[in-house]
Amino acid sequence: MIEKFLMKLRARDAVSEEEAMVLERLVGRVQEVPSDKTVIRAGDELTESVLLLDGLMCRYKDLRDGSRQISELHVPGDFVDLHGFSLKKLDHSIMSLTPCRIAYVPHQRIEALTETHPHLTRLLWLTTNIDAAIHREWVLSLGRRNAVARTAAFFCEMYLRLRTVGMTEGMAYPLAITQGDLAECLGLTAVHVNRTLKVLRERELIEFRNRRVRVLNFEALAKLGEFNDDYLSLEQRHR
Amino acid sequence: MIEKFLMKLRARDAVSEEEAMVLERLVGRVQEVPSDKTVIRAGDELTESVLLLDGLMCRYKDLRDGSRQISELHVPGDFVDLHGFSLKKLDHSIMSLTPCRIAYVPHQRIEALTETHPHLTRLLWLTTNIDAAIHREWVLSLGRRNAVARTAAFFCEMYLRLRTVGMTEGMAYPLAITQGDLAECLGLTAVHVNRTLKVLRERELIEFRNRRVRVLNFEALAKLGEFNDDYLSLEQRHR
DNA sequence: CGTGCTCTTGACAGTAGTCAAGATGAGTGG
DNA sequence: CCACTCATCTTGACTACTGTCAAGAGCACG
Repeated sequence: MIEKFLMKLRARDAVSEEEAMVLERLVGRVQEVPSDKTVIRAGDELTESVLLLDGLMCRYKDLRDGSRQISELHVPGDFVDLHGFSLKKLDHSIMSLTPCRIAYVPHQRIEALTETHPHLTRLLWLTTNIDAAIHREWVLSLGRRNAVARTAAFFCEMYLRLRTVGMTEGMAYPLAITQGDLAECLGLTAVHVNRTLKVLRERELIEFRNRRVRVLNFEALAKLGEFNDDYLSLEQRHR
Repeated sequence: MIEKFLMKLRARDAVSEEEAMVLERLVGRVQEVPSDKTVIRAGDELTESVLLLDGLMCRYKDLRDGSRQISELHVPGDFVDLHGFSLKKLDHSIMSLTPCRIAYVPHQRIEALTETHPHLTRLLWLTTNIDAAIHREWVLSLGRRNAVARTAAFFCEMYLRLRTVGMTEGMAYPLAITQGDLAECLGLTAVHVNRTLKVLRERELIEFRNRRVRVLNFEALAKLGEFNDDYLSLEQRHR
């Protein structure tokens, strides 16, 4: 059930079969969630965390005027709110962008894990640190990259994160979100995202239709977005 | 030596005297760093982490064109690169914005701590989760708040973070950075920061001169910046 | 084969960036 | 003790990127 989560971890450190079983036993109930449903609201008291098994979810915050900013787009294998284990309440909400399958992991089991399995504890800690690294890259994007570069960098990131959990096919990957959702990731308006995608399409860097992204020229896309994958820590080593 | 770090932790959870001593013993060498010095460069192999004792430091990334984005401004008591413990290399650089005093904590000692002190491990994990929460708030700011609101929210955040470590005097606090540094935090240009500060000054919300900020009307400032302190997890509870 | 939602495009508006020049101010050296 | 210097701050004029508003096209679903 947690294969994608294991793939994600194993891209960064060795995880023994025994450890994998310990992680598998963390999982409690599994749930199907329809599209566009807020699963956790900012400020809710949490006693469990959500592991995304299938589909896309996001963390978001919104402002009084109704504008919304997504702070991370989650792919299968992501622990969507593991940080809720130590924060106890989230500073943001979490919603599904597509129909999803999620697993709930009780915080008591995670706490027990921290008492008995230091290496696995460090790996869970690592995954929250990778989330933070993604946040930092988005801060850079939002603060300093223009719309085209920001969008290019985004598609590079999603390509690598999905490849890590085995969800790419060649240079293509599923991304069943609207241009409006994309705008909320990129700090733009849907209209401007549309124009930006047109630029990327006309430069023959990507195609994005039928809920799929096809990267036509990764190298050029990465150059345009000044994308560097270091922040994803895609290196297997002792953590 | 680590009083401010302890204040930061104790604002979130109880830390016994015994635990405090264990944390104190994590500290290795202490160093004075002049202003504007890059202490850690992105990609360096790390074997220790930096605890900021005095002064201001920041995490930053820059782009080819020379533009720079600060992803977090650090105050005394912050573990500037604790995430380096699990990441092993940083995705960003770290520099001093003022003269600083820093303590180095060897990763070996942190790893040993994770094997013997699960509660302290969770607290260290918590501090990296708070950093991530700050990143998310900045993502929101950069993505959706205009210059004035973003700047207002920034001054609110700094007020609370400095108060947590006992560095405010009434509604004033030291902030020895330039408008250029501020621009790199806020994703703006120095010129526009200047104009934005003028607005805040004219509305009698803040004063910022002589390297000090005085908040004249926190309530109005927070309202303008749509600032909500939830993301700082300033609540004492079992973590 | 409607009904919405999403995508697309054009025209116009507004926030923030760029460039430039003068003011201010702290630190330095004569 | 007083220029002098350099960084920083301030302001104006102009530019440009992105947002807003609006309307029509495309498409999936019932």
